[in-house]
Amino acid sequence: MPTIYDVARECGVAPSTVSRALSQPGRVSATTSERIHEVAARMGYQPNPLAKYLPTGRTETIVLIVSDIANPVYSPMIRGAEEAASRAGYTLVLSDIEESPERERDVMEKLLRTVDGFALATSRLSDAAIRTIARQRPMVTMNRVTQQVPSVVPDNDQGMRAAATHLADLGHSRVTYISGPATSWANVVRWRALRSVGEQLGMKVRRIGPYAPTVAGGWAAAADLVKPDSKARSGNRGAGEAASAPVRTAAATSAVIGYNDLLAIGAMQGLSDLGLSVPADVSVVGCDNILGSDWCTPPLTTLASPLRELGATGVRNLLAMIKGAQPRSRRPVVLPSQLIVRESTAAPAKGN
Amino acid sequence: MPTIYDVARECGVAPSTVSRALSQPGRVSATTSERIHEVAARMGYQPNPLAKYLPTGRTETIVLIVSDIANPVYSPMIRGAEEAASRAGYTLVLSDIEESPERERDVMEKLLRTVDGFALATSRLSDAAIRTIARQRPMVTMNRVTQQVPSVVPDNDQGMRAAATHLADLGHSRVTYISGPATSWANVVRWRALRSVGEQLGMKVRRIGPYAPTVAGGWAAAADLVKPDSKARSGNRGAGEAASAPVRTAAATSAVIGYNDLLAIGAMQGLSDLGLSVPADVSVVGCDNILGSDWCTPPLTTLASPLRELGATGVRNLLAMIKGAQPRSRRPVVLPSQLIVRESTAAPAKGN
DNA sequence: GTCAGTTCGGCAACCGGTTGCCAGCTCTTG
DNA sequence: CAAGAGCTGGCAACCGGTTGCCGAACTGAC
Repeated sequence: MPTIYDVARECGVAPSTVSRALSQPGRVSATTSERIHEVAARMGYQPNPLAKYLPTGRTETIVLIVSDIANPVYSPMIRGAEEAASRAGYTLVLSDIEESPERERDVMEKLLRTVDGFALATSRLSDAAIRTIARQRPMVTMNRVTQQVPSVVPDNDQGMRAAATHLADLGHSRVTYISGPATSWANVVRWRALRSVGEQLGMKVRRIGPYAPTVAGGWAAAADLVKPDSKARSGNRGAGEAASAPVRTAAATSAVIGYNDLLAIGAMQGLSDLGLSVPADVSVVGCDNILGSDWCTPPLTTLASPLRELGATGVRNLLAMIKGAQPRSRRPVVLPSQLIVRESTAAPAKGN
Repeated sequence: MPTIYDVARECGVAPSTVSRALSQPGRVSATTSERIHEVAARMGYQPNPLAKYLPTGRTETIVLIVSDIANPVYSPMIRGAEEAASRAGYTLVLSDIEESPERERDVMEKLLRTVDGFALATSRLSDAAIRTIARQRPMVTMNRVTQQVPSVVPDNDQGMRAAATHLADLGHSRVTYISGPATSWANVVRWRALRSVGEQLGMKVRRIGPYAPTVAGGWAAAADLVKPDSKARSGNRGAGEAASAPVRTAAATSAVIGYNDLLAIGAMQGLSDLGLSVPADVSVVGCDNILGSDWCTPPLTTLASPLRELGATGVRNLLAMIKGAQPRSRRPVVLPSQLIVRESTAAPAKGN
């Protein structure tokens, strides 16, 4: 592989001149520059990116960390992120941590010196851990708010309000929230939003969980919903009242909202397996509007996050930080959510 | 950030000694080595990976290129690949080319010098283009066979035989193959396998397409299946007989096999939208067994590829090549497929 | 013709590691 | 006690770019 030294020798100029001719237009005279370009092309010169990175320290690479690549929710986010990155000439490295905070930490440590910035999609790390990395490299979080770290999030409050109002309008008065991972910020925020909205609307709201944010987790949740005497597996963190409330049978709850679509779809399958009908016996609402949430049975009513925009906006903000821009504001960027009503929600059967 | 020079000064030794103490166990005496390690830890020394890459030329990074990250088929492959890579201490860069050969070429050119190897999942590039890259860097292809490039593929022949036999056993005699992208090797191979198996079984086999390998593509295919007088949109490449055959109405075909699950699911939706019932009027078979192929209506009978193993095996072979192993054989590694029978296939209605 | 200002190209240091080679020391062995 | 082998650690080159600084040549103004 030819280097600038080869090109320089061939042209009879100094390597520095070649470097400038190729990367600083106008710095060398038009005639030499042209000759250098021509020779470089003829020799098939390709700059060695590694050699460029070393002095400058910039790799023009950012990493997007997702908690579970198997969750279709990330596809649009990845698309948006990749698009924004490549538009700016940056390479996007994607890392899947399989829901493990340890893996997340390892990945970040490993890449700390080789990437220009971090984009965390639904991080599983503690706020403190996130801030530690954020002090060393530009960082943006998506679907997560951590003090002092710029973030982009869907409007969970507005979304949960829409979902709860939809259920209230249908006549539901008791709603169960199926929790996702305790380490998920979105999980905490969605539950909190639902609780406060439920209060305003005069609904009884409780939660069960945490469950793995997967279809299998949904089956487990369905079993717990129906089991009359099961212990509440409620996470005790946060407000304790839900945890201390006795678990009601599925008959006592006429509607459930899942932390995400996978959980909601799994719950629908589980409920139907247990002889309950959706939406006749139980209405189900998901979150995310993933691919396939429209082809399950019944098609899932779900809270659609602006996933692609989440990814794109996050990366754009990250790139701005990398280029030295001060974050315009410490406040998270909030993008609107949208409730998509399909067929998994209906008026409760009488008696509920 | 401290460097080995800082550590060396602090310890009163030469930088080379520090380098060796940290990366060549046994090369320096136990006492100095211990002192160096201690000082390095105390100063918070972290090696600069970029500096390590430059002289060695190895980044311990490989790239996995997928044609469409939104297709759930890749999730398990990515998982398998990521697992195999990180187990070997390698970083996996993931790149999504959105079905565009141009993007694929751009990505490869951009990363040619910065990664140690390429893993191509269902590449959209020509054989010649693939070989050009393969000459410069270790490469493995998945779901694709290119002369002289090691590959890992599912057993399409056996799989298509299983699918066709299943349909024949049910009593179907006319099968339509819904083509995916013309640039997809798997598409060509699956069609070819189906045609030859169909011949052996005495079935009439035709194909329509190509269609985008998405749910929307499946809707389009459904429309073409039903439209009695539509022009065949058959790709003319390869065997021409399908292209020149007149398109039959859906009534003339009692079973379809889709290039992938997305296409099959879209076709089911489209057919049902057009008033046909699956499987009563038309049986549908997909390929891939993606997440969600079990929760569509009806649950899809599909040819499951060993996706995770595909990814893992591919990466393992790639890493072996990077470490200098000669590929054991020029022949592709073939992994078994498995037909998963669900509810989208049934005996044809009388008259079909 | 002189002088200031501009343009252009070269020299050399630098980024931070790795590694071939060699010198000095210690230990073994005859 | 001397010669040879083995162990340690240092020197310096190298990977391939970028960039600060400097001087030569050229330009234009007076």
